[in-house]
Amino acid sequence: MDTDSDNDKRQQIIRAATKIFARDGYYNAKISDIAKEAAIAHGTVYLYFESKEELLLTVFDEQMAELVHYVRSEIDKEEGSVQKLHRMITIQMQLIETNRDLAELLLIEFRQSRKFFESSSINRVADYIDLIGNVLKEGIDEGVIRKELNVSTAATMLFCSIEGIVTRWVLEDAQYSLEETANTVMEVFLNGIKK
Amino acid sequence: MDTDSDNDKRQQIIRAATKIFARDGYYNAKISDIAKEAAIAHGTVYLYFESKEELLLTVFDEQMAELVHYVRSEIDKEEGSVQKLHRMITIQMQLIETNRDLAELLLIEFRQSRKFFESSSINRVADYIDLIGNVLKEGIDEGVIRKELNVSTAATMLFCSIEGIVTRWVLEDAQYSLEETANTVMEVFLNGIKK
Amino acid sequence: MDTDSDNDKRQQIIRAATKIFARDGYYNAKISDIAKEAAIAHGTVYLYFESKEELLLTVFDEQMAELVHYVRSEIDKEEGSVQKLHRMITIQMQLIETNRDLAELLLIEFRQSRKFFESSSINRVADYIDLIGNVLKEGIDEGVIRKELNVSTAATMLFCSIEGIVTRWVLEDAQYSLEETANTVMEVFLNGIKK
Amino acid sequence: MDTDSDNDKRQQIIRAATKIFARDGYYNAKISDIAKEAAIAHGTVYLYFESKEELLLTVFDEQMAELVHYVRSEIDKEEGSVQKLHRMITIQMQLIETNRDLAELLLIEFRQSRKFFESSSINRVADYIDLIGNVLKEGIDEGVIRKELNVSTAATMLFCSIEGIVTRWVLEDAQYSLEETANTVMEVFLNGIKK
DNA sequence: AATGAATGAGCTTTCATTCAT
DNA sequence: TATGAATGAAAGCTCATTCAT
Repeated sequence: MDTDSDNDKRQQIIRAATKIFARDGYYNAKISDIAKEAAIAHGTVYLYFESKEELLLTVFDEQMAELVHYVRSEIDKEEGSVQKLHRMITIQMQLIETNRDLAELLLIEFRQSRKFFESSSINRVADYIDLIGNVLKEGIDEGVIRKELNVSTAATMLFCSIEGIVTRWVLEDAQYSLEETANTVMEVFLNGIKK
Repeated sequence: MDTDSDNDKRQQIIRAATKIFARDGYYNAKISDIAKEAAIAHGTVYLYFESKEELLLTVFDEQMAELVHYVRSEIDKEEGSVQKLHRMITIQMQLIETNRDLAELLLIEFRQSRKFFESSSINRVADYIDLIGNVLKEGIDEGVIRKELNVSTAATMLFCSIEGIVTRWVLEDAQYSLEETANTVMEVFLNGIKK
Repeated sequence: MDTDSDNDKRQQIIRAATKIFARDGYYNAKISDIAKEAAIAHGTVYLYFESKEELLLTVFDEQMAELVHYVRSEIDKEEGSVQKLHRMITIQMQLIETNRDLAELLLIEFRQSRKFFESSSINRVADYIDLIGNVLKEGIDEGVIRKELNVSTAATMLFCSIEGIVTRWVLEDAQYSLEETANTVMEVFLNGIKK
Repeated sequence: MDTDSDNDKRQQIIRAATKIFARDGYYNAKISDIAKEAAIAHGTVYLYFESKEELLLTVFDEQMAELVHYVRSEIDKEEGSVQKLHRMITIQMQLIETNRDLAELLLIEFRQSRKFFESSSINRVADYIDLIGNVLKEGIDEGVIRKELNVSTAATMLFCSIEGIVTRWVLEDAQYSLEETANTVMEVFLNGIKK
């Protein structure tokens, strides 16, 4: 009846799923646990999602979309490609602190899923990397990045560097400061691509 | 009695497991499929491994050890840190072509496992990154890399860049040339860390 | 929601389990056979019981409790300790005819279980023997049983005599009349304990 | 080749089986554990016994035969039926202390087996009870037991009393003295059957 | 829409038994 | 005789999904 309440419940489930998938992993996560977390009956999940798989993919999709949207709006606030890159890196690194569940989900479960499920979410990653690519192009236009750079590869490289470092940090309970690390990555990368 | 035949069968199972785990993922892989692939009865798997989990972790551990060993021996043949880095990147990129199953396993399943299982294999990754770090130190000594560089972070960055790029390549059936990409990564990274 | 229907199904399973455990023995009994007997899916059993073991122990516990309750109420109807003992022996002997499954279960499987499982049902046996002991005490008070008798040992003796005789009867498809046997046991025992 | 050594190994297996069956119960006992206990390869068990079941039944049969033989020889040493009964009861009670494994096996596993396996061992129990019956007949001839007594039932009753009491003692880690209990049983029974 | 009891496919693991050496 | 690696049947248990209420 009430579309708002419908959306509420749907969002409730997505939030719960993010948490449980992150905590237990896709295969160990039980629909009933997700339902419990969302404070609904487990049958209700199936009123909003076709299957466990679809739930996972929806979680990815919506959360990634939101993330890309957020990053895009944040870098729009920055002036200059270098500042923008800085901001992106910072956001990506900080995600782990502001929304650990989501971060773990994207870092750990997403990879699996990209292989085993048909997922439109792949495109979200491409979107994100495109975002980086566009900033790099801006940098070329600004004359701070050398023209010959393969923008797409460099964008992937930066994205993956951050992703990998954060993943190690999560998996190994690493002690090093993410902020300091961000600076090193930034420095090496910028140095590496500058004119 | 016959240690060779024992090892044969054990290796047979490990090879089969690598293939099936890579193909289906840990949770979807069935012990019976692994056994079928190894051309043995499924009960036999349990003569060599305690459980499905132990099998996975053993596969990781032994394959990673072998890989690290191989890489180490290969870079020992090279003169100069830059040549060594080049060789490492090339090997890592080529793994996907020479042993796709193993590569996929390490890229896709390993990550999950590091989170959900207690695994000594984690150390293998650290070993590998240390390997890179040592080469970077050599470069500093040679005077081709700047002293102030955080070696450990840079090593992680390089490792993750390659890993991430290869993963994308696998997951997205990417069309770009891995070799060309390797060159770009190499170039950006070297530029980024050079004196 | 419907407690009655819940209890119905639970009782249904207990009845089926009693039958199948009695027929096949605990280790040979299959959950799927019990489910089939109860006309439900085998997964349903696990909605009501944690495990096969818990099912067995629950069957023991509830059935024994019911039996003790029944015996207690029956002997309350009798006047005088001798009459009460008579009634107890008769009930115990007749159980085999009125509820063969239960009797076999208690006689054959229960013993094993007491050794290999932690079971609160042990107490039920103690309860039963206490019941006998109390009647014997009554007999002492009435002056028909000699004071010096070790009531606890005598009660155990009577209980085990009956149990053992009935077991032999079951196991050996014996031809002798249980009723006549009951009389002999009664006579020997009463003679043995009388003042 | 060597019949003696054959018998040695066979006896070795029987001893080991007695111990392991008593410890773990028939269904939980593993042939490989029995073999380990007997310090032989598990395949060897099958050179001496057809199957696990046959091994169990053989253990029962031979151990029971030995026990009956022993008891028979012991009571032959006694004069008078009352002394003989006393000796039997004592032996049965003491078995638990002199050969606990065997006792537990006969008390706990045997019952199950009598129901679920076709066993010639049943006859051994009958033999034993006959032994008691014969002593009772002697007592009647001696004029110390009343003529009208149903010898067979009384013999069963005595056997089962002892068996049951000892079983409770084993299962419940009872604290009462077996010797004292033996005296009570003896007293009640003798009183119950005497002229 | 919401519930949660019921379903049953599916998979890991065990272990008695076999048989080549 | 003795060995123990190999076999494969068999069953307990889980949990995504359904559907009557």
